[in-house]
Amino acid sequence: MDVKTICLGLLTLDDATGYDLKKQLEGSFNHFYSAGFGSIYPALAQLAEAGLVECSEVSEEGRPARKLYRITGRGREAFLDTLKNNSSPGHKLRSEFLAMMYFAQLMDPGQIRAILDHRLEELDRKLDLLAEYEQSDWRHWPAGPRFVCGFGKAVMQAARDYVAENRQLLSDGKELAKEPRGDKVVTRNGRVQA
Amino acid sequence: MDVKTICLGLLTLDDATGYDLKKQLEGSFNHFYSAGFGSIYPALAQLAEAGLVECSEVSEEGRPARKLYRITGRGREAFLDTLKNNSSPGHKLRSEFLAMMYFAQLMDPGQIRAILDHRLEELDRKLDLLAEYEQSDWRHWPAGPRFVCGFGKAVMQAARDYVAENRQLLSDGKELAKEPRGDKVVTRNGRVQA
DNA sequence: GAAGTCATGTAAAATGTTACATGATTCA
DNA sequence: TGAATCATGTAACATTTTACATGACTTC
Repeated sequence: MDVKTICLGLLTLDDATGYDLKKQLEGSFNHFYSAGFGSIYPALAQLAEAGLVECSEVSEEGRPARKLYRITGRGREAFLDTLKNNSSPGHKLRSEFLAMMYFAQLMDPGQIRAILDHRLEELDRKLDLLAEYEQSDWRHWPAGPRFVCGFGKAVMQAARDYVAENRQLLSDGKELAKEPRGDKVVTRNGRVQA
Repeated sequence: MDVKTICLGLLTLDDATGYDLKKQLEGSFNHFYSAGFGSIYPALAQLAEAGLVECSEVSEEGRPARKLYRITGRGREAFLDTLKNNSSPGHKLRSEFLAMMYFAQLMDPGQIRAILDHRLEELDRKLDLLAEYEQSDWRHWPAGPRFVCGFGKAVMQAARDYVAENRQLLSDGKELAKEPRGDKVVTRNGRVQA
C-alpha cells in the first residue's frame, strides 16, 4: 500500500487537507506507517488527476489557503477494490536498531546503553500517544481502529518489556574491559526469557 | 542502514557470496530486515569498487562460479564508523496489514478472517524459524544475535497472541448482517486487552 | 519431465526521503 | 525576537522492487 492508497483510505472517513492527513498519520497510524509532505502532496495531486478525489480551495483571512480534498464515488470504489484484491497484506519491520544490536560486540558499551535508552524513550513516547487516544473517545471507535490501536499497544509493550529486561545481556561484563585486566571473567548464564 | 552497510556488517562475521548473504538475511535477519538480489549484488559491486571488500572468484566443476567477498581493513573501519556515528537508529514498521484492518468496516467479514489467518500463519512460520535457531547453537551465540533473536520472539509472540485473542473484534456480529434484519444487535463489551 | 536450488547480474520502474522555497500567525 | 504551527509545493536524490536473462545440477 503506497501513500496514495493510504490517503484515499483516510479520505473515506472524512474530508481533509494534505496537512490534516499528515497529522492523522502522525496520530493513530504513527506506529505502523509514516509519510512526509513530499509524498502526500504529490499523491493528492495524482488522485485528483485520476478523478478519485475532488479538491476545493478554502481561503480564510490571515491564514494560508487550504486545499480540502473530498473522495469521489469512483475514489471510494477504487479504494474498496484495492481492499478486496489484497488478501495477504504485508507487515514489514525494517530495524536499524536491531541490525546494530546484532553487532553489539563491535560497539562501545556506553553507546549501546545510549541506544537502548533512546529506544525505550521512543517506545514510551509512542505508547503514551496511544494511551491518550484510548482515553479520549475510545468507546465510540469502530472496531478497526480499536483493533489496530490495541495491536500497537500490545506489541510495543512487549518490545519495551523485552528491552528493559534483557538489556544487561548487551552491556553487562563489558564495562569491566576498561579495567587493567583483572582476568576475572564473570560468566553469566544466558537466560533470555522464561 | 542501507543494504550496503548490512552486507558489510555480515562480512565482518564471515566471508560470503551474494547468494550466501541473501540466505543469511532470510535467516536470523528475517524478522526485521529484507533485501532482494537486486539490491545485494549492486551493493557488493559498489563496496568492492570502494575498496571496502575484496572479491575472489571460486570456480568448482559442475557449479556456477561463485564470487566470494571478504571484508578489508578499511571496510571493517568503515563499518565500525557507521556504528559509532549512529546513536539513534530507526525501527520502522510499515504494515499494510494494520492499514487494511483499520478499514475493516469497509470489508467483507470472510476476507477479514482470511487476512487474519494469513497473518497468524506468517507469524507462526517466523516464530518457528527463530525456534529452530535457538535449538541449534543458541548457547554459543554472542550476546548481540541472542538479544535480537529474543526480541523477535517476544514481539512476534505478542502480536500472535493479540491477533488470536482479539480477532473476534473485527469479524463478530458482521456475519449476521447477511440475515434479513432481525434487528437484534448483540452488544459486545469492547474489551481489547486486560 | 518438472520443480527447486545454486549462482550472478542488469535495467527500468516505482517509491520514498530530503532539502529547498515561501509566508503569515501565534505563543513564550 | 525566536520558535512553533499552519499550509503548500517542487526537484533532486537515494533506495528498493520487479522483471528479465542465463544455465547447470538435483530431487521428486
